[in-house]
Amino acid sequence: MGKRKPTSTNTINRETLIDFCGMVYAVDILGGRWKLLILYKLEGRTLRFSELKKRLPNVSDRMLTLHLQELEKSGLVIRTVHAEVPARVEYHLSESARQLAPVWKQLEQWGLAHRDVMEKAGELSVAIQS
Amino acid sequence: MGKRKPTSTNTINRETLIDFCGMVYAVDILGGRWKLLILYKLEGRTLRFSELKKRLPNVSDRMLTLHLQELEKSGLVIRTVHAEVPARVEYHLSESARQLAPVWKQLEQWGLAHRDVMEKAGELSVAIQS
DNA sequence: TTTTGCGCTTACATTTTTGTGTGCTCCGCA
DNA sequence: TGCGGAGCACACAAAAATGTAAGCGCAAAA
Repeated sequence: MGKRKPTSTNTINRETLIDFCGMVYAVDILGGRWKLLILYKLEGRTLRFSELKKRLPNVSDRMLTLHLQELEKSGLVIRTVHAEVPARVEYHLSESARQLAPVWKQLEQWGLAHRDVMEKAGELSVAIQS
Repeated sequence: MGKRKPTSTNTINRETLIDFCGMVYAVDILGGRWKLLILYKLEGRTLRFSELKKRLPNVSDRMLTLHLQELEKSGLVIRTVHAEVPARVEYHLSESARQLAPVWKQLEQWGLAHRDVMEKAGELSVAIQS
């Protein structure tokens, strides 16, 4: 979002890991507050900025802009400006992003299941304590 | 890592999203600099702290400890302390984490493929410019 | 008998990066 | 004159990653 300091250990580690591991690279691309949701909302359809915004709970214009830009740079989202007045800008998923869809669905499944497991474990330990 | 300020918009958004979306929850758990690598290295085997450390490029003790603690809290990694001297501490994947393995492998595949796509796109645009 | 070392963790201080808030722009139309 | 769509610029707060140093329990070395 802001610029990175290219000499920081943080940046160096990040690059090293991205470099030798596809999944770190993947999560690096997907890991912003709104990215996954944006992709999810764009699945199977084209939306314009304002429509996308309505569908995301509590995003500010700024955040949406920023994350869309990054997704565009990462090649997941394609931005089309229609030269009308007022300008109309539409977003849709790239081929690559479409291929990612099954993966994030599994991630979703796993997430729900894991949350369940964790909640039960939580209840259990509460029960033991009492 | 540090504590979160519970009233910040950041925290509130995070919780909202985690709450209504399994994959955001999943990525929230998996999204630290070293988490995926740790899981990956622990796949199919048990390792102790120092062994793990050797296998990760350039991690500090501190980072490793922190991330392991979070993974433990998230229920992905199980920590076993052997009461010897000097203490021996071993880590292995939880059942939940094991179920995640196929997903992260796909993510890995996708990551590699996508990186390829992006690199080609990059070359192409360079070629066009020249 | 003091000193050293191992394997792992914690406390405290800092630096980087990420996420937000606010205000401003540009362009025609009503 | 004001509105709506789609942002951008600048300033700041919060969270994540890192660095440094110290601690602990006890055996083996000096």
